[in-house]
Amino acid sequence: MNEENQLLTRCLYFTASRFARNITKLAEETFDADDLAPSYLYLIMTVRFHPDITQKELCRKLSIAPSTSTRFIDKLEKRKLVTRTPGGKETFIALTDEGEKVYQHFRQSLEVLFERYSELLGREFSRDLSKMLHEASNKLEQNH
Amino acid sequence: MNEENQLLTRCLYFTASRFARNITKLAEETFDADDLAPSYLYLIMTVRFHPDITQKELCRKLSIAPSTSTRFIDKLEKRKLVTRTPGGKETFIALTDEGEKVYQHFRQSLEVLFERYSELLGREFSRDLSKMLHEASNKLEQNH
DNA sequence: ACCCTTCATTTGCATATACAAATATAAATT
DNA sequence: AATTTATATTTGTATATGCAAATGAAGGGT
Repeated sequence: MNEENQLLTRCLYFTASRFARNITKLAEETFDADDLAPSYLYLIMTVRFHPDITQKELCRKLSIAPSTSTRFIDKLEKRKLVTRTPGGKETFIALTDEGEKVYQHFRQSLEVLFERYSELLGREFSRDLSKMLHEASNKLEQNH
Repeated sequence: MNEENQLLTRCLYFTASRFARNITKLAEETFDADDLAPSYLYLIMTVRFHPDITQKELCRKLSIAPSTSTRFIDKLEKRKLVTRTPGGKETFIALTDEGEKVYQHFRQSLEVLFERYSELLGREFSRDLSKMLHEASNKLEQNH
């Protein structure tokens, strides 16, 4: 393997960004949910498991910047999928009934997505890769 | 582990996007190159190893959309780091001397980046993860 | 030599995402 | 109680990135 391929294969920044683009495309194709990008669905899912979660906590769980959460919630609120309840300096987020429906639909698409990439990448490989990415993020975040 | 954590740990879309955000942040901090985002540096690197490469080929190697390559090259051309040579319907891209300098600097920062994440994640773990991401992208791209 | 098709690049538009500054509210200190 | 400090959210602005439509250039068939 020549130097160039070495660098392109070895650099985690590059391989991770490239893979993220590829899997995002697959996820978008699979979800096809109401014009909502996959990341919105993860926010919905997190709210569903933690009713009245604060934005800060959402940011932490999803590893997104606060401003990003504001924008996401703006959009979801406008579509009446979540509600904002201001409480002091915090804001609590909860799902509407419509949001719950979207979640249920998403939950099913998620299985389809799992199937699709497991078929392409192998079931065990996918599980390992996902686990490694999860751990790696945790470690990077620990060190700010 | 509860259902929510299962889903957040198991879904490759989510773990990959999250990790990409984290490692991008680390890369940006490390490179600190002239306002150029890391992805530009990978384009520069690829051109450096393939003088007079066409844009299409660049897109393929970097897994970016054609429009993205146009925009990247616009910026790099404006900064006199690469040149565009139109040849029929294709366009050939090459590095300028200044571009070569930026590459050399980048090449060194890359080692620093490798060091930084290897320290946090483990050397072998990083190598494996990167290799897996690389292979996984190849497989996803094979199936359009 | 002219049309039709094919393919590479560009342009218009949209969106996810971030950082830094601004705002709003609560908590702490005097 | 008033002022300062700390913290959560929002807003302004910027950028990477993509898709779909437009453009431009080549080559094949008539």
